[in-house]
Formats: sequence, C-alpha cells, structure tokens
Amino acid sequence: MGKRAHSALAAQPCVPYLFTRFPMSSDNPPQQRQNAQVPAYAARLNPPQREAVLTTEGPVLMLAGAGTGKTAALTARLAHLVATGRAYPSQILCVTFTNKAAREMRHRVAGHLGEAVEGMPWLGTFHSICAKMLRRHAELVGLESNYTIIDTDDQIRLLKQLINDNDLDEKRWPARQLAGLIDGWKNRGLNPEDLDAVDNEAYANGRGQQFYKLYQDRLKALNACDFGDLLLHMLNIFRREHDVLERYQRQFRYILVDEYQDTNAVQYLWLRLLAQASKNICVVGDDDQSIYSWRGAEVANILRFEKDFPGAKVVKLEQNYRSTPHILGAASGLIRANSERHEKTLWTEHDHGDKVRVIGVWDAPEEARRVGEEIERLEREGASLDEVAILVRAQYQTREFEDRFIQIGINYRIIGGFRFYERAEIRDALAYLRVIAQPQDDLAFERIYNQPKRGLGAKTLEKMHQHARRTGLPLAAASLQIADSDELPARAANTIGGLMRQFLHWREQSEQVTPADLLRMVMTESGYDEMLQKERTAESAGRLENLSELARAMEEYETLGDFLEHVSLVMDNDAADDEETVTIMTMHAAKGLEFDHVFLPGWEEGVFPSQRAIDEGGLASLEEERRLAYVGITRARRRCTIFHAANRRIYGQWTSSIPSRFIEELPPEHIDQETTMTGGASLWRANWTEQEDPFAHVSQSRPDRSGARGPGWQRALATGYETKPVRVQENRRSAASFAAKPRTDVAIGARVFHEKFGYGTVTDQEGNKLEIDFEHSGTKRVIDSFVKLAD
DNA sequence: ATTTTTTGATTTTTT
DNA sequence: ATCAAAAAAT
Repeated sequence: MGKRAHSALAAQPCVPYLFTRFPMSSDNPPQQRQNAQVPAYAARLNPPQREAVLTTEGPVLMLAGAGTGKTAALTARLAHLVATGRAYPSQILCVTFTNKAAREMRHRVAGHLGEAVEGMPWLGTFHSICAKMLRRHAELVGLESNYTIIDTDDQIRLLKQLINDNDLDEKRWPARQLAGLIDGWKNRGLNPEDLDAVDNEAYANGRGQQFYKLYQDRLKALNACDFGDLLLHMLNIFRREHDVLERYQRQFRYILVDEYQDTNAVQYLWLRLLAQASKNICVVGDDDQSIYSWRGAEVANILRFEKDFPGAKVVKLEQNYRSTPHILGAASGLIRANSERHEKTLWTEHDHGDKVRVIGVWDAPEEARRVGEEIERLEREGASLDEVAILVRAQYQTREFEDRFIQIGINYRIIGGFRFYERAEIRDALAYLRVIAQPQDDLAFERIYNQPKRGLGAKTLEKMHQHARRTGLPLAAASLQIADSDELPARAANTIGGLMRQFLHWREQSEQVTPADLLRMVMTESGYDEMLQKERTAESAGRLENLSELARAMEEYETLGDFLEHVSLVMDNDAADDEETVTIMTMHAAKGLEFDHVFLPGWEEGVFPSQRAIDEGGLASLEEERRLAYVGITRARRRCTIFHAANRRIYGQWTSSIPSRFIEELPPEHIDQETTMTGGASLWRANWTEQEDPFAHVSQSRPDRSGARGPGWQRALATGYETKPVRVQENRRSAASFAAKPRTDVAIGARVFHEKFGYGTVTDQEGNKLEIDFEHSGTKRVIDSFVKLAD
C-alpha cells in the first residue's frame, strides 16, 4: 500500500489527469493503531512541541520563535500522522517556501519513518506542488500539460515586446515596473478582470489592466506561465471547478504549512480553500521573522489565523535551543520595539556566554580587516570556518570582505548573487534545450537564434515576428517558412534554414540520447563551444567550465522534460564544498540557518536600516528592517559581533555615516561596546576633523584579479577538440514541414500589393507560398500572408 | 551587423 | 564604482 503513490516530481506524461488515478480514496481511511510507549519521533520533544505534534485534529497555530525547534516539531507531527495510521503519506499536504526547506523536511521525515514509507508526494514548495497539480488540470485554464514555466528574465523580455508593440515608451513605463505590478496582482490573487481603478491607474495612465490582459493572452499563446501563474491558475481552478477542489479536499486529510508568516494572499486563499473541509491545518511561523513583505507576504495572515479558523489551538514554542542568553536577550530587546506582534518570551537553559559585541570602526576596509582578524583568531582557537558567517544587509557589502579574504587567504563562499542557472551561458544552453523540447517556446528561440553570432540581427527578427504574428505560428516555425521565401536576403534565409535543420536533427536525437549528451552535442554543433573557445579569456574558460558542469548535473535526469521542470522550479545549486569556508551572505538568505559565530557588519543608518526603508516605506518598512536585524542576531549560537563604520563609500561617493538606530535599541546589559567612537553622530563627526586626510590610509587599489585564470582554462586550451560546423545545405526549398493553411482569397492572376516589393501579379501558388511577378522588383517567392489584394 | 560610447540605475529573493 | 543596457559610430 502507498506504493502506488505518485512519484514526486517525476515525469508527468502529457495526458490529462484522471481522478480515478488517485491512489487512495478517503472513504477508506487506514486503520488507526495505538502505541503504548512514546514513539521515537516524540521522545525528545518538550511539552509545547509535543502538544503541537499530538493535536492532530482541527486547526493548529504553532508560533515558533527563532531556534525553538519548529522543524523538529513539524517533522515529528508528520511522522506521527503516518505512524499512527491517521493518514497515508499521500494524504498529507506539506508546504514550504524553499526547495531547501522541502529537502530538509523530506530528509528528516525519512529519518523518522525509515525506508518503509514511500517519499511524500505532496511535500514541496507552493510552486512545485501547484506546478504538479496544474500539469493535470492545464486544460482548464487553456494550457497544455507540457506548458513551460518562464522565469523573471523571460517575463521582462516578453513585457518589453508588448510595450513596444503597443506604442508605449519603455523608458517612461519600464517593463520591470509592469512586471512588478503584475507579480503583485498575482500575489494578491487578482486576475486582469479583478483589478480596480487604482490598480489599473498604476501603469501607463490606466492601461494596467490592458497590459496585464495582453500579457496573460501572450503567455497562453506560448503555452507558458510565470511563477505567479502556477498559484493563480490553481486558485482559479479551485474557485471555478468545485469537483476538482472537492477531490483535493478529500485527498488532503492533513495540511502542514511552514513559514506561514511568509504566505501571500494567493497562497492564503489557496490554502484556505483546501483546508475548508477538513480543517486539519497546522501552520508554523514566527511573525517576528517576517522579512518578505516586499515580495507580497502578509504578516496579517499569521496574525489573524485564529479568526480564520475559529477554535484554533495556539501553541507557542519559546524554549530556544540555539543561542546564549545574551544573544537572545539582545535580539528580544530589539524586536520589542516593534508593534503588532504575537508576544513571545524566548528563554534558554544555556549558560551566559559572551555578550553581543558592538564595534565601531573607521571605514569599510577597516571593518573587513577587523572581521578577518577575528576569524583568524577563532581559527586559532580551533573553531571551524564552517561555523562562521558574515551576514550583510545588501549584496554590495560582500565585496569588501571578498577582497580582504582573498588577500589574507581565508576560504570564503558567497551565497546568493548570481545563481548558477542565471548565468548567461547556462541560460543560453537551456534556451537551446527548451526550443528542442518545445518548438513553441518563442522566448527561448529569440534568445539563441543569433547566439553564437550567425549574422542574424534585428531586421531578421522583426521579419520573423511579423510573420509569426500574421500566421499565428510559433516564432521558430514562422522563421522556417520565411526562410523559404524571398522575404529575406539569401544569406539570412540560408542560415535560418540551416539552424532549423539542426533543431530538427537535435529533436530526433533527443529521443535517442540522454539529456546530458544532447546538451554536449548541441553545444558543439551549434558552435557555442567554439565561440567561447575563440574568446580565450578567463571568463570564457569559466563559462565552458560551467557548461560542462551543467551537463554533469543533467546526468541524473532521464528525459529532457524532467530536467527542464527541475531547473525552472528548483533553481538552486549548493555545490557541496569539502573545504571549510566562511559563509558570506545576506541576512535574508540566512533565515533558517545557524552558526556558532556571526558577524553583522554595516549597522549604519542608510545601510541598515536601508535608505529606502527610511525614506519610503514608513513605519512598516522600518519594522521589517528591525525584524531582519532580529533574524540576523538570532542566527548566532555562541557569539555575535556587530560592526558600524563612520565612513562608507556608497555608489562611489564617500559618505560619513552614523550608527544604526538598532544599535541604540539593543539592551545595554547584553552588549559590549568596543570603541571610543560611540555616542552618536557628533563624536563621529568630531573624529572626522582630527584627521588631516581622512582617506590617506584608505586602500585605493584592490587586488587585481583580472589575470586570474579559472581552473578549466588550461584544459579548455589543451582539449582543443575541433568542432565540425554543420554544413548548411543549399537546398532551400525542402524544409517546409510546418503545415500552413494557404490563403483562399488569392488565386493565380490576382493583382496583389506587397509592402516591400510593391504591386505584382500572382503567377503560381504552392501551399502558402506565392510566386509573384512584381512590376518593379521582378519575380519573387513570398509567403501569402505578406501580401494583400490590390484594389 | 558589430563594436564602441554614453547613459543610467543601483535592497532584500523564491519560485 | 560598477555594470548592464541603450544609443551611436563603424
């Protein structure tokens, strides 16, 4: 039993989903078993945790402060539900926000339940769960089951096209802004027709709704959806199709939600619909760690849970297992300055440990120097670098540390920033694969049609677009047709013909060889590898390296479709490094992690809290920054050190800065101030004047890394394998494999007009191609959609 | 069609 | 300062 459960995230055949394939119907609940002793999964829980685990029926709100063992409680609850026979794994919906959290949860549940239980099919992120559901119900929202999931980049490019096509100035009304608005609407669960006047006004003087609608139509035509759509489509289906909703309501006997404070409106509505029937919903979260409101998260969701689900059991987890009392005291004191929160009193059994240190320094380089020294000291004391983290407010702050650590030779790793799958070469490679897997994927095609350079430019693209629009064909198909006409210069037409033949070839091959081999084949035959090899820069070597790493990562996937779904939803690659490294990352990225030693640099007004939060967001924004500070401090197990600099270069300009207001809010009994330069702005400024040249000692040069060669460089040179450019055949007339309906209103002898060639007479018609004798341009073969009847 | 120059913008990040 | 994207020059 339970063996028939869906294999998680595995290949979803392009077959409409049938409900009869649900593994288990709820009319047939598994027998309940009673265990006399406390089972292993519950043995080490404290009383509130145990209560959260054992209260299986009805709504439960678990308020879990930082480091209070909420994941332990959550996984124990999962194990409990399964072990006591209350539900099969397939009947539990368990939602997280990140893949990392989902992976961790899966791992820990497997630990509790052993191999006996097939992995939980419905444990995953909101997006992956919705993607999986949507594959089964795609037709209900006008998509095919093999729809593409586009990322932010594609989204922006698509919107840019729409904006330009509709005679709007992209300067004045940036695509990014529109993308942000649309995301926001989707996060709120709003479809284009749901927008009110205010929302509509938000873009291009009341054209918000119009563009939202256009965008959605375009996505549908591309058989694609963006991240927001995954949730919104499923919400729409649940709202419209009652039988679908009911099936899922019956399926999910228990619902668990992690990081509930980060849910946005769609997620909330989606959950509420699913939980309505059984009411067995358990949400876990900490309102003090809500740091994603700028991305649509609504703390209100967790604050009003008890109203949404009357009779909800509220369990507070307040015993902290992570940090020392001083760290906890500093964090608690700080967060107390916020209003609107569930009051929690964190406590710990740990001994006192060190106070939180607050160190004032002159400028950012000194800050990096001091952190470096501290780390070297910790190292001497025997600490592992893996247990050291530097948590910054913004990505740009990482650079100073990177430079310093290179100089003094500390292993470091920067989390975030450019993710592997966002690099240009990786995206190019993926675009090739997408076109192979899905010929309708215009966005992917557009990305690589001239990458590597094939001598196809804007004019050619414009022509292809025109034709695609007129015929309603996907771009790739349209380009093939157009290559068969005289619409384009012979050279361009040849190139396109050759490219399309290559794609045909690859598409055939994609059924024969593994995805990894296919990628290698494509990269070689397309000339992409060659292009990088010719560049001969350190950068291009790294890119080649990245591409082979991509191929390596693909080895574990059976089909191209599997792999593509994986990359669109699971965009992370924590390459496990064997060496000990210090971790540098943003405080946002650090949520959910913990380290023995944490450094928090840049606690200055304008940096943290950020200038934006001070200027624009008002009180709410400042409170979110404060929560972020709380998250930062509570990452530390043993020691936490806060820095603030008197001077900082921002956008290339030196600025003097004053310590963050958050520093003043830290309870004095829990901190050690380690500088004479504290006491507010005045003292800092006084210090300024004492130096004749405040920048005299500031290192102006950074270690020159331009000569650095990636490890793959020599190999790339040495390999020197030859790429055989695929010969472009001269036969231009062969490849019209895309069915096109010929026009019926044009007959031989008809007088027609063509925008480029002028007036002419049709002399022959072959499918949708016409041979026309033009009055001024001679005889040409053109596609019928390019001409209109002359009158 | 490609290369160079100019301009502009610059939190936080998942999926 | 830095980087990417748009505009201008080749």
